[in-house]
Amino acid sequence: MSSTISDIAKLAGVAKSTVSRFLNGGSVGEATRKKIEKAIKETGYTPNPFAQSLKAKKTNIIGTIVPRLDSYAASQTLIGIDEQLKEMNYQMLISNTSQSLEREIESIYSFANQKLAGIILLATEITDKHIQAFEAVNIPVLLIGQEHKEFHSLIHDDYHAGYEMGQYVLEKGYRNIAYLGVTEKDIAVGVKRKQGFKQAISEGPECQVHYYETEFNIPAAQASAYKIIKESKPSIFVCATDNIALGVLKATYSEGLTIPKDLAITGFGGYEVTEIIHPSLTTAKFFYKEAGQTAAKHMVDLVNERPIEKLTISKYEIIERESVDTNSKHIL
Amino acid sequence: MSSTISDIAKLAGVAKSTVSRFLNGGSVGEATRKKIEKAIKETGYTPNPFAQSLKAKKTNIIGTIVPRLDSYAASQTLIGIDEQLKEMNYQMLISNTSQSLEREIESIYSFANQKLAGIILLATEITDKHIQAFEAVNIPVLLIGQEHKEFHSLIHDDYHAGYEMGQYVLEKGYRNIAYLGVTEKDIAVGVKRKQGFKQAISEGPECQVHYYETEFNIPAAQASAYKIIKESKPSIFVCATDNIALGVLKATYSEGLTIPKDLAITGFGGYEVTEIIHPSLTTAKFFYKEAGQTAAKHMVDLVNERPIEKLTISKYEIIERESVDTNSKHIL
DNA sequence: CTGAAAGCGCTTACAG
DNA sequence: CTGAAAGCGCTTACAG
Repeated sequence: MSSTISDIAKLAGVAKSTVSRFLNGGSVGEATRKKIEKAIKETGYTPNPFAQSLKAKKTNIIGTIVPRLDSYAASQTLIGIDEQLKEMNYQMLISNTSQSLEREIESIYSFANQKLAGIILLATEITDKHIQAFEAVNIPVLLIGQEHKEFHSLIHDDYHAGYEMGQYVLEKGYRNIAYLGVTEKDIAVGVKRKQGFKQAISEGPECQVHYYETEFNIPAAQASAYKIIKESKPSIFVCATDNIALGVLKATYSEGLTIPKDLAITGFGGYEVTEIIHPSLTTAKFFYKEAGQTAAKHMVDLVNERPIEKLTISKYEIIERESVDTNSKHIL
Repeated sequence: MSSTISDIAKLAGVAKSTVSRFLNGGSVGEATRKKIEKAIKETGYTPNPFAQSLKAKKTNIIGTIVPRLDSYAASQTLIGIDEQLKEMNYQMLISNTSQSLEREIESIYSFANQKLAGIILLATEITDKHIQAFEAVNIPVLLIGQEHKEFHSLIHDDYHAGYEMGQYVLEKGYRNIAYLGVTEKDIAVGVKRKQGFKQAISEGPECQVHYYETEFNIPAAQASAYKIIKESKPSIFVCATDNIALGVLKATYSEGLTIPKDLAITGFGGYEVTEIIHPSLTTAKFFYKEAGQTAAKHMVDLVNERPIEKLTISKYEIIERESVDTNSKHIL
């Protein structure tokens, strides 16, 4: 049976409030302190966090809402948040929504109801209901991955990653390009990356670019790739995510194409798997774990009402690997 | 400002206790029920879980301790646990220990202190300190992945997966085998899989098997593979995990070997990536998500003091893919 | 079926 | 520096 603050008070011969003050770092007399310390040691007492939270009406728990657990980006981001939060004596609570926007909304209210100190959302799409929920709950909110003018957010530099990827592809001599993107509902992945890429193309030499749209999953990307290969015979696929690139790669295996000689491929993300596969994938790497750490710091700042920038942009890096032919002598 | 049970009581014109009874499924009159329902709808009331837990002295939260977040097995298992728990109106709290056994111990005590209903541990190694902790905290415990005579556990059928893999390899005509395993501290992966495999070999035709030990990560496996290829020129690598198989695969790329003609490879796990790579990997698939679901059910049984088997064994399946030559006409 | 009251373990003004 | 008292939001016997 675990003991309560009353037990300690009785054992130490003081009042409960004195024990509480001691526990919370208030000033207590030397003699009192010793008696309390002794009583705590004897009983192995630890405060009941529920009772604490009930009064304090606030916890040191940060709720993190994540659309899925089985993605490299998600798990790395979570690891970053978790590590940083631990270091700052906060705890992370994860809510996995299995890609249901509705569950995201529920989680927001549920977290607020549990009196969490703040909410971090690994965002995919911000709907009106999200905005409503954020405004209704009275706790700090931080978005990761998508920006929104009303809320604090941390995003990856999708635009410039797209821009630099465009320049890179042109520089390597590719002129017949298939850009395989995703829905524009996803501002970061569907809009920003493409915008950056388009900008680079518009500044570069004459070339042919076809824009396509597919789903985030590998089989869908694979199916799209088959069609596009037949249709427009591109010399390179610029894919909006590494997973899509993986789908394209699978398509090229079964079509008997050689990468990068017959067809080049690039991705975005820098997922671990892109280095394991053969040929390895040229991609724009984002720093998920670091982004998670930064987000955690910012969240704690928000909780403690320290001012932070509304928008923070995390860096990226183009990783050259085997899926693009780097011999720029030719024009393809 | 979120409302309390008193607000609802006032709004509905009934007593707090009546609202509480309604909330907990007790019997209330038709008219009362309607009034309460209306009040709840109007205010969007949800009970404060801290107050609930304070009284009930028990939560409906199951703590899950996981060595790492960035592994296929871990995330699938978590997803399974989470889904099942939600369905049963329990919540999952994740503690990521970043592969520190010490942190696992800390988490056990911390979960107990937070009055969680139970603890699920995705186990790698059970030390004396684990046993001490489990015995000290007075809440149900369930191990996943490793068995222990004193505690409830759910394991994958490592022994028989190893056994069937052994039979499979022999049946396909391989006679010069390198078994690339891991430390025997890991009973499930390091001992059981190997034992099963050895048993099959001992029952089969004359053949040469060399046993090696490597680390769980890809680069280490890759380095081991280089050495072994030079040393013993095996016709097949039987790897104790998919990640190890991935490392071997990387080694074969750079050695210019063709899979499966020059060298065959098998793994254990059934990680998603094994299907994406080319050639795809023949492996013994485990059902992580299903195992997680079963574990969740069992945990809830334990919490409610319903009897369950001490040991549950989850199934497996050998998945034939491209990394093994299935033309058994030859002997290699 | 319904309500008044006590209590869960803590914290927080308020006196002293 | 210390203590008595009220209260956080709920649940649980106990009457009625």
